[in-house]
Amino acid sequence: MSTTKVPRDSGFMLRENCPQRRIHYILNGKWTSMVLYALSHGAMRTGQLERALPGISKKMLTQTLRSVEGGGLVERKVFNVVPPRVEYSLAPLGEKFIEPLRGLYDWAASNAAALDELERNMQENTDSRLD
Amino acid sequence: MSTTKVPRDSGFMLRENCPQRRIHYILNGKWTSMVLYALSHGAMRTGQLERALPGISKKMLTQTLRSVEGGGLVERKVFNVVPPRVEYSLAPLGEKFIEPLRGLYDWAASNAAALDELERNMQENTDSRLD
DNA sequence: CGGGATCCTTCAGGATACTG
DNA sequence: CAGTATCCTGAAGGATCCCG
Repeated sequence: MSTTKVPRDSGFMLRENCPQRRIHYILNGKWTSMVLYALSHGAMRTGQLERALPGISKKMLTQTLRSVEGGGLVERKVFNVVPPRVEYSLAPLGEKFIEPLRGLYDWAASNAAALDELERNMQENTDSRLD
Repeated sequence: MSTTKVPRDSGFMLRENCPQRRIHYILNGKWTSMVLYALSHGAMRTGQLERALPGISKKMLTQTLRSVEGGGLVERKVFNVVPPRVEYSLAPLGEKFIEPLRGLYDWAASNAAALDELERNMQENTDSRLD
């Protein structure tokens, strides 16, 4: 049978398990990148982080910290003292991650206007239940 | 009354509407960044994009395209021909966005191992309904 | 082919209460 | 102060059908 020559696209493709997809396990989380970013300014205690990210729930904070710790992005240091004291800091891997992230954040800072539009459009196009 | 000197944290804080938070309107979306990334390799037709991102639903593709278009990140070009032809390409603003994003993706490519851990941890710590 | 409109499922993530 | 355990809701996003 004639093997029909399918006109192969441009060839570019982001397969299911390519790094570009998998990194979104980090980026999709509402807090992960911001926690890392916060820590890029120096080690912080749990409470400090909580206050540095207004709106974060205790649950999400610890959950996020656990995962980045498990991923080797963050170091966790526990001091055995009366009022518990735990400090988090960026591991080398995390430092590397921050560099391009900072680039993105810089872009954001320089294009607040575009972000406005984005937000607006994101919401408009999202199903939008019209009572 | 003695104005109790609260020991002001480190001073670092990511307020509710800072750019670093707002850019996550883009990053949180499951497809947005990848669509932009795909387009950074040249203009593409709708169908091409769909195939370049296996697993994306038609709904999400158009929805995503609408929002990035509205945000001025992407240009949409319609050709008035018999079988409709629509081409998307990065707008200058989008090009700028891609640069740091590529940095992140490079990081991902160089640290697949860390991504493994991350994924695992993300899932383990997520409520985890135990039947 | 490109894309709009619905419907439905899932699960990220917030609130709250409790422990050491 | 740091952390765990539930419970519950909203909304992201997939499947499907229809249209020009």
